[in-house]
Amino acid sequence: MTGRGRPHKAKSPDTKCAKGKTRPEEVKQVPPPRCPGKSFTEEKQNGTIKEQKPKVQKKTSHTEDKPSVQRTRKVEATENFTEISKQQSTTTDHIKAPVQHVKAKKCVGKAKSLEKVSEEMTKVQPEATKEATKASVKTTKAKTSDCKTKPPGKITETKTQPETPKDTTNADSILYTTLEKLKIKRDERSDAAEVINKIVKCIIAHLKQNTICFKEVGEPLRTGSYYENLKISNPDEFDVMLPMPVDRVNINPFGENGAFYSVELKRGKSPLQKFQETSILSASKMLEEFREEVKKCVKPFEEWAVERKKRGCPAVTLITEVQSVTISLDIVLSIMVKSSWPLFTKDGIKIEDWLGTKVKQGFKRMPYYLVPKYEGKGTVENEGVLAKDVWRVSFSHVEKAILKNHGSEKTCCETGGARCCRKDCLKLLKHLLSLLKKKDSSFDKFCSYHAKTTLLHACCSRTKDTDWPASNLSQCFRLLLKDFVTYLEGGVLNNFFIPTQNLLSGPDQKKCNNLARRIREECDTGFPIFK
DNA sequence: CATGTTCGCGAGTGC
DNA sequence: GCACTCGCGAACAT
Repeated sequence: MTGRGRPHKAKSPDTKCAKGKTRPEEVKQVPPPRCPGKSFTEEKQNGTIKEQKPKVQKKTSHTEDKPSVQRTRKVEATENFTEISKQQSTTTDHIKAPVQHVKAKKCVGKAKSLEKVSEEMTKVQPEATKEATKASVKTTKAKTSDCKTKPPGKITETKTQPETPKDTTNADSILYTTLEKLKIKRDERSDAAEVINKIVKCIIAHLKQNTICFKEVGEPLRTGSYYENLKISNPDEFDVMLPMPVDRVNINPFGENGAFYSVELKRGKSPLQKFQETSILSASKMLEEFREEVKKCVKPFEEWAVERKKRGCPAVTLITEVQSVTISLDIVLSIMVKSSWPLFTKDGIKIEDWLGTKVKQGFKRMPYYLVPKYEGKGTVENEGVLAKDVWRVSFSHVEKAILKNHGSEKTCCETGGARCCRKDCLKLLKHLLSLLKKKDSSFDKFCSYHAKTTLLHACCSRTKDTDWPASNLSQCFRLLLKDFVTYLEGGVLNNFFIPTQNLLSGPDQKKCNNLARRIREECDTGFPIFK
C-alpha cells in the first residue's frame, strides 16, 4: 500500500505520451494523411504495385466474447484434469494450423485459476512440467530447441496431478495461435522500415545542418517495442529518441518519486544555453523549438503529418500511411547525461541474480537520458520550477538492452541454446491488456509499460532460464498474469529503475481492481478474448 | 527443419 | 569526428 496516493502519477513510459500509445483507439482516429505513405520518389514506382498486398486483419475483428459466458465457465474451470488429457490429442493438431481462423472454443473450461498455477509452479518447477509439456509442444512448435534433452513423455499417463500439461495444453493452443497472429509480416515491416528510416535520417540531417542548438544531436536511439522485437500485430508505432549531449548537469528532483528533475547546465558553453531562463534548462522552450524544427523538416514530405502537441508529451509524433495502414513515429527529444545515474535508481534494476553484477555495472556505466515530460498541469510550481520545464529520466536504452540479452545463460534463445518464453509472455500480456483496453475505456491509464515492468520484475524473481522454458509458455504466462494481478490489487507497481515511483498511482484502486478481475476471468476461462 | 531474406546494429575502416 | 561497409543475430518466410 505504500506507494498509493502519491501525488505524482506516472503511468506511461518515459518516452511515450500519456495519450498516444496508451489509447489504441485514438491512434486509429488519427487524421488521414493526404497521401498513401510513400515519399515522392517511390510513390511512382510502388504506389500501384504494392496495393494489393493483403491487409492485416485487425486482430480484434471477432472478439465477441460475452461476459456472461465467462462467468458460467468459471464453474468448469475447476473441472477434472483427466478430461483434458483426452482432449489433448485432439487439440494439439490444430495448434499447428497457422493462425487465421481460430477453432471454436471447445476447450475453454480447462483453464486453471491463477492461484493454482502458482502452486503448481512452485512445487513442480522446471523438470516435471518441462518434460511433460514438451510432449505436446513438440508436436506443435518445432522451434523450441530445448526439446532435444528429453523424449516426448506420455502425458496421458501422468494422472491427476494438476501440474500435468494436459490442462495447459488447451490453453497452450490458444496462446500459440495468438502469438502467431501477433507476428509482424515481413513485407509490412520492410515497407514501414523504409519509410521510417528515411524520415528519421532526414530529420537528423536537418537538425545538424540547419540548426544551431540541435546541431550536436547524437545517434538516434531506436527504442520502444518495435525495436525490442516486441511489437505486436502491426509495425505501426516507432520510437526514436534524439539525444542532445551535455557535458555536465546538475539535476534536482521535482516531486517526490524521483522520476522528474529540473536540470541546470554546468559551466562551459553549450548550444542549449539559450534554453536556460534562470539557471534551469527549460524543457518547454527546448521542446517547442525542437518541434518547430521537426515540422520544418517534415513539411516538404506531404505524406507525413505532424500530430497535435499533447500536454506533457516529450514526443513530436509524425503520422503517415503505408499500404493504407496508419503509422506513427514518435521523435523524442532527449538529453544524454554521461554522469552517474540519479540516486533514486540506487535500489532499482535488481538484476544481480538474473543477469549478474557485471552486466548491471555495465548498464550503470551507460549514460542516462532525460526527456521533456511532466504530468499534470504545466503551471504547477515547485521550488521555483514550473512543471512544464522538468525532465523525466528515461532508461529505455537499458530496457532494450535487457530485453535483447534477457537470459541467465548467455546462450538463451540463441541457436544451440535453450529457448525461453520471456518475450512471448510479454507479448501476450501486452496483447491481453490492449484488448481489454479496447473493450473498456476505463482502462485507459494502463499501458504496455505496465506490462513490460511486470515482466522485468518477474525476471528478477524467477531468474533462471529454466524458469521460462519455451515449452512452458502457458504456465509462465499465467504466473506473469498472477504477478500483474497482484500489483493491480495492491495498487503498487514500482518503476523498475526508480522503485520510489509507483506506476499505478495514476489509475484509482477501483480501476485497478476491475482490471485485475477481468484478467482473472480471462485466465480462468482460457482467454476467450484471444479468440 | 534447414535454408534464405531482411532489418537492425555494432565494429571496423578510411577520410 | 563522420560516413560508409561489413558481418552477425533475430525474426520472419519458404
